[in-house]
Amino acid sequence: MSAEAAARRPVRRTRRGDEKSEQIRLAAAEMFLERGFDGVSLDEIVKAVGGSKANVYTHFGNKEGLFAAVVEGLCEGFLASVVAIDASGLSPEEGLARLARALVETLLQDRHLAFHRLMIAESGRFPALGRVWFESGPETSRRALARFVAAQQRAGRLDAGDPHRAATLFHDMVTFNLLVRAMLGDRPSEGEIGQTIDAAVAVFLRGYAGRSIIP
Amino acid sequence: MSAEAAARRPVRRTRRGDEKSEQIRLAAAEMFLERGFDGVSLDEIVKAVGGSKANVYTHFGNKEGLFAAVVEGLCEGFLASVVAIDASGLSPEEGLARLARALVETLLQDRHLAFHRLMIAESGRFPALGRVWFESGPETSRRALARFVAAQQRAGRLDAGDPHRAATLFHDMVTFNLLVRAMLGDRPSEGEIGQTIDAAVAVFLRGYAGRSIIP
DNA sequence: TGAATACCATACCGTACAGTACTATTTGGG
DNA sequence: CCCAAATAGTACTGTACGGTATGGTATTCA
Repeated sequence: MSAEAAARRPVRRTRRGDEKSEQIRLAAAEMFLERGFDGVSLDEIVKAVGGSKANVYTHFGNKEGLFAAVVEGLCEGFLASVVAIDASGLSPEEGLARLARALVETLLQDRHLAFHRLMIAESGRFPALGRVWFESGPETSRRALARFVAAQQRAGRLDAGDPHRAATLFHDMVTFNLLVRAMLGDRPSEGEIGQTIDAAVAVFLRGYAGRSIIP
Repeated sequence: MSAEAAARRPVRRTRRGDEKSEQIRLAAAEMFLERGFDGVSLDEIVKAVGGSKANVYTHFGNKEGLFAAVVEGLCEGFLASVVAIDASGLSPEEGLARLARALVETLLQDRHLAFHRLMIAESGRFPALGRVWFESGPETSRRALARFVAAQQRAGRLDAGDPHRAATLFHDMVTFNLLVRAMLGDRPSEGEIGQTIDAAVAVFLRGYAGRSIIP
């Protein structure tokens, strides 16, 4: 994890080497997602991807270095579809609902649930990775929501005080319960998802329709 | 974990035996909280508490059985101070703020953060334990909030539709962001905690002051 | 008190894992 | 084409762990 851990890179970068380390990263990602850091051995990874264990060490230094590379790769990508949404032409109701819907659909994917679990589980052992994840995950979602809130404020359709704080409240109303329940294997139904989003949108808009009382 | 896992109990229960298994559970709890299921070996636990490894097996069957006993013991206790609060005499503002404050103070304790991390981490491997935790944790908090909301509704001071749904939204606004950040080692300041609670209370009350539009 | 049995101490078994050593083979830039 | 370096293959080391076996000691209950 620390600077020298991932330092034993091959001294000469080659196309083949990049491809190989990419293969290792991708295969390791799926296995870590499925069984956690301790649940996967390097021997398994090597067996799955082919090649030799020594080569893993030349690319990633050690198991923790490989894990860090895997996590950093996974951090990007999950929220791309949410961030790409342009809701600027929609009403506050429609925009919030649309963003919330996309967010929930992303978060409840099995792959993301596994990733979320992995990050919470290992953020004690890898605090730096935990922070990378927080920025590229929850904070990225909240910023996307905050951009929409700020735009609606500029258009005079919302009075929400600090847009990021308001976006955080909305984000958390929409995601927390659904996310935790899905992580425990009790997948929320479509109906429940819709009701949660509708309720969150309603509370949010009623709370921020008039002049804000939030400092 | 399954039925026969924890079945190899001592055939004769004695005071000494109960004390011993209690000691084992308590010592193991602290170690599991600190380092997770895989991070603790039975040899360590035995060394910490004294006695013999074989005896751990007669009491708990195997490592998973010990873990289950530990978790079930930990589930009770964290939220006792929150559930005990009687806010019935307070205004909606004061009552919600008081409950939220107590809840956050409980959730942000190091011991609880470790417990939360442990449950998320291991809920994949121990789904039954995950459900026990969900009921005795987040759901218990939400029910306590829902009782207060329902009482305020009966008194005509709130119109929040389904109290449990409203309580869930409030609970999640108050806890999610603070909890995740604290779990990542970025402990929120007192000021941030206060602002989060104030903002959540304000949005909630403005959202539910008038006639509810929530189905 | 005495027999049943819970508990202690310790050694042990089989397995699994991170990481290394070393040789053979393949690749790729000069 | 050639040689330095990357990769493959594989064997190995040391360690750690879950779980069992055994034989002796302390408790408990009748």
